[in-house]
Order: sequence, then C-alpha cells, then structure tokens
Amino acid sequence: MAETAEDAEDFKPDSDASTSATSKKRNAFSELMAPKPKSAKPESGSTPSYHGTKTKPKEKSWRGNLLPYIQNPESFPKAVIRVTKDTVLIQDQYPKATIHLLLLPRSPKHYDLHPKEAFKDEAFISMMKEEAASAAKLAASELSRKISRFSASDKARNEAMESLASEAEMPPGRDYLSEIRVGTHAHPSMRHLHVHIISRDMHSDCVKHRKHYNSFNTSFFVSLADQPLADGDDRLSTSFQNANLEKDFVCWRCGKEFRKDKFADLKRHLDVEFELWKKE
Amino acid sequence: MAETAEDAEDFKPDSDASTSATSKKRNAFSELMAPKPKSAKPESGSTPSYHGTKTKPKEKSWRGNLLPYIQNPESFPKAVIRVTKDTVLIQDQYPKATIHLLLLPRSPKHYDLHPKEAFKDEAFISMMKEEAASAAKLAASELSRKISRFSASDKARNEAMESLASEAEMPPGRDYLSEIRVGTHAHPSMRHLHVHIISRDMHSDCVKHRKHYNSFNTSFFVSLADQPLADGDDRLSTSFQNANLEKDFVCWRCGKEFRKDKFADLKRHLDVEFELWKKE
DNA sequence: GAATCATAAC
DNA sequence: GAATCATAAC
Ligand SMILES: Nc1ncnc2c1ncn2[C@@H]1O[C@H](COP(=O)(O)O)[C@@H](O)[C@H]1O
Ligand SMILES: Nc1ncnc2c1ncn2[C@@H]1O[C@H](COP(=O)(O)O)[C@@H](O)[C@H]1O
Ligand SMILES: [Zn+2]
Ligand SMILES: [Zn+2]
Repeated sequence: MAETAEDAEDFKPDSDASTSATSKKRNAFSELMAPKPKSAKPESGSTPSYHGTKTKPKEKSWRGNLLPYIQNPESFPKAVIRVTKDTVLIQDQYPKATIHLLLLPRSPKHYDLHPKEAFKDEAFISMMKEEAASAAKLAASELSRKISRFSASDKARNEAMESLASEAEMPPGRDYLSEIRVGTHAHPSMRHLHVHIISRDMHSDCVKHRKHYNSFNTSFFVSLADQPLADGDDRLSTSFQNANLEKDFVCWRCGKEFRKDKFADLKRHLDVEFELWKKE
Repeated sequence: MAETAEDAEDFKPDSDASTSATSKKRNAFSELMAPKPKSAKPESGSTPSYHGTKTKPKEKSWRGNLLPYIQNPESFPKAVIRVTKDTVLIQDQYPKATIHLLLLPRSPKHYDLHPKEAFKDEAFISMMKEEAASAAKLAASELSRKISRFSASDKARNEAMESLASEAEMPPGRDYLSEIRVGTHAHPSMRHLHVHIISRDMHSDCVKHRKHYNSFNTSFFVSLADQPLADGDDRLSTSFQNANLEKDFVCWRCGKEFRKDKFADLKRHLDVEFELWKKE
C-alpha cells in the first residue's frame, strides 16, 4: 500500500525487479506459493523519465516493478501462473498469506490507471471479475493442495479419494473458495493495476508490520465485487484509508482485538489461528 | 548478546517474564521446540535494587528473566525440559534454530558470574560439561524426531525401523549429535549463566537481525569445550567481540559470504540451505 | 534480550 | 513495495 496520501517523490534508480522473499522449490504452477531467488530484470527502459523540470517529482522506479510481468511474462516462468488474452496471473513476490496471487490486466489503456478509474469501464470491470473468478478457483485448488491433509471437513472426501471412489460418490469436502479473497488496496503502492487473490490466513513471514496486516483486514482492502465504487463511498476518502492502516488489529478469524502497538502479539495469535484453521 | 561493551543503564521496570515467540503445540519435552503463549512472572523480588546512590546504574530488569526458571522450574512446565541436581534445561523462548535449549546452573554461587569467571572453577566447568553433553544428546534426538523423515542418510535406518528390525541389525543413520553446538555468548545479555544447546541450521523466524546470526556464527560463540579460556585468548577482548557482531555474514553450511547489509539475502539463503541440510 | 517507531536509500 | 539502521521504552 502507498505510504500516506499525496507524497512527493524523489528520482531514484531502482535495484532488482524480482528477488524473492521465501524459498524452497521452483516451478510456477505446481509450486504456486514458492517465490523465487533472483531472476531477470525488466529488459528495456520500462520507466519513463520527467526529471529536469520543476514540479513533477519523478516516480520512484520500484513502483514499476510489476510491468515486466505484463510485458514479458515468458521471462518469469517461476512467477507467472497463467497468461490469458487479457491478463497475467502471477505469484506475489512477498506473499502475505498461504496463497497470494496478483492478477494483472494486459491492456496498457487500463494498467496505468488507478483502480477506481479503471473499474468505471464496464467492459473492463466485467472482464476482470471473470478472470478473477477463475484465478480464485485456481487459488482455492492450490490452497486445498496445501492444507487439505490437515482438514477435518476434508477427511471423508480424502478417504474416498484414496479408495478411488468416483466423483459422484465422493462427499463434498471443504469449501476452499470461500477462504479466498479478491480485491485491491485503496492506495496501491505499485503503479500497475493489480488485483490481490489471497487466502484469508495472513500466515506468512512477509507480514512484518501493522500496515501489512491492516491493508488486508480493514476497509483498505476493497473487494473486486464492490467495484465500481459509488461516488461518495467512504472507501474513496484518503483520510479514512490512512486511518484504517493505523487502527488496532482485529483477528480475521475470531475477532480478537490487539492494540496497534502489539503487532508481535498479533503474529503469535495468527500462528495459533493458522493451525486451527487448517484443521477446520 | 549484550548491546556493546560497558553500557550505562537506566532503572526500568520489566514487563512480562515469559511470552513466547513461536506457537503450535504445548508440551515441554515431547514438543521440544514449541514455545509458549503467555505464562507466569517471577514470583518475588527477584531483582536486587541499588538505585539512589550516584554511580551504579540499576541493571535492566529483563536481564533477570532467566532466574525464575531456576528458582521455580515447576512453574514453567512447557519450557522446562529437565531439572537435575545441578542444572535446569529449558527451551529458549526465542529459538534461533530448529533446536535451541538453554542449560542453566542452579548454584547461586555460580549463576550470577560471567561465564569466563564461573568456568575457572574446575569442578563447576566439569559438571557443566557433563550436563551439557547429556543435554546435547537430548537435543540431537529431538532434532532427529523433527527432520529424520527428510534425511537421505536415515532412509535405510528408518525403513529398518518400519520393518521392526532389532537395533543390532539396523544401519547407523545420521549423526545428529554432530549438528548440535554447545557454548556461550562472549557478551551475554541475560544475567544468569546459560549455555546454548543449539542446532546448526539458524533456521528460525526469531533470527531477525545481524547480531542474531553473528553471535552464533563467529568467535562470539564460545564452545563450552574451550572453557576455561586461557588468559590472553582473543575471545576475551571486548573490541574483538564487538567487531565480530558487525562482520559480513558467512553461511554456516557452504561458507558463502554476504555483505553485512544484506541480511535479507542471507535469510533467503539460509532457507535454501535448511531444505538441503534436512535432506542430508 | 524483544519490539515499536521513524528514517534513508533502493 | 522491501530493507537497513538507529532509537526509546520494557
Ligand atoms: N517485484 C514484485 N513482484 C511481485 N510482487 C511484488 C513485487 N514487488 C511487490 N510486490 C507485491 O505487490 C503488492 C503491491 O501492493 P499494493 O500496491 O499495496 O497493492 C504487494 O503484495 C507486494 O508484495
Ligand atoms: N524469558 C526468556 N525465556 C527463555 N529464553 C529467553 C528469555 N529471554 C531471552 N531468552 C533467550 O536467552 C538468550 C540470551 O542470549 P545471550 O544473553 O546473548 O546469551 C537468547 O537466546 C534469548 O532468546
Ligand atoms: Zn483469532
Ligand atoms: Zn550456504
């Protein structure tokens, strides 16, 4: 999420476009959540320059770090999950939950717009909702792959699976899709339009500070289903959103509250919740 | 480890004596590495007070947080692994590796001394080495319990185990004891004498900054076997030890170096090494 | 020792 | 956005 409304920015060169925050295996789809170690930089001059003139501060270059995935998805086989006519689906490089993907529209006409502007385009929001729905199904099945073995509600189904039962006679099993959330941050930090496809758990080493948690667990997180937002929607208020990031914490699972200066306590609580949640 | 040599300290009350940094199960021995959620404070006035007079700055009270384990081990059933005539063995509350225990001597005559002083006592160092050797075996067997299923060198042995072979016909298996290190920090932060019993991996969420890594992976970590140190041993030099904490990183497993301002890179590398190491 | 907060520099 | 470094306050 962006630092805090209307910030003036310096012109700074950027470092690497794609280092990873986690490790283990490598392999885009099958290893859905495993980030990557180093990897390529954007190939060409992907960041326009305005420096020299007085007013306009040059945009920080790291804000453009999602563009290479759009322009050159084949260069990021570990990160890119799917490319369709209209979108690129990637692994978030600093996943804030067990599953965390980003859906990027390929249309230059839209990818440079702020979500609230882009989603006014009816055909565009409609396309994005469809692509996101399909991405969410993918995320759900990957979540299932990761935690089904701990799941009580999947027990019967998994046993039927073992005994090679046919789909028709298999009990339904856990609804993983309901654990996947789809939406944008009210104040994105990364320039190119992206929709988060994320599991609810917030169990990740990459959740390191208050804003990480609150940006996904307050109204700062805007469901794609709510787009386009009506004029006057609270969520369009900058001060409202800045305040959301500074709020006390509320556990996504049980509603327990933690003072905003008790992030470490929240983290320990999330660890416990994660274990229980897997077992649901 | 201590902040940096000879520091002047303010008089401050302490908060909680025993919160935990990890989560999951609870159960001292069987769940060797699982820390604890809250737990008791020291019962009585365990911290002496000198305030009032001019020079001596009152010791920070958190430095006394290991004392309750010694004075009242039965109050910490999740943390305390073993109590013998001479020592208390506990889980480190912020484990810096897969296995991380602390061995605390019970003798008030020794537990307040700096390691370099205490270990001059021949009977004492001898006792501590024996207790530590036994604690290390315990740590090794717990390490085995945690990672043996990934281990190539344990494969044959584990299969023999499955088929209920007798110990005599079982292949030897991995030497976990060689993965356990035993020693003290050159400048401990916690007041009461404690010996670290720690697996080599440094794979832990609690390893959060440079000093965490370097205090266990430079000469700042003093093997118990090297005690008592000879007069004139480099490791008794404060400036030498302060410098150790500020050094570039060296991977414990492959020797790869990382600039000291690349801690995040080191962490990613340690994640990779951990996966490979488990599979040895 | 752990943890929160603020601040550069990428 | 991530990451390093310094600084209180416990
Ligand atoms: N180079 C990158 N590749 C992939 N994801 C990234 C990269 N840099 C940042 N991110 C993620 O992009 C998201 C941007 O968040 P926001 O702009 O607040 O919606 C965060 O979830 C980051 O973890
Ligand atoms: N309350 C506590 N209970 C158990 N271990 C602790 C506690 N506080 C700190 N520690 C550990 O004690 C060790 C002290 O390190 P040092 O004084 O540098 O040898 C570190 O490994 C800490 O994680
Ligand atoms: Zn909860
Ligand atoms: Zn290495």
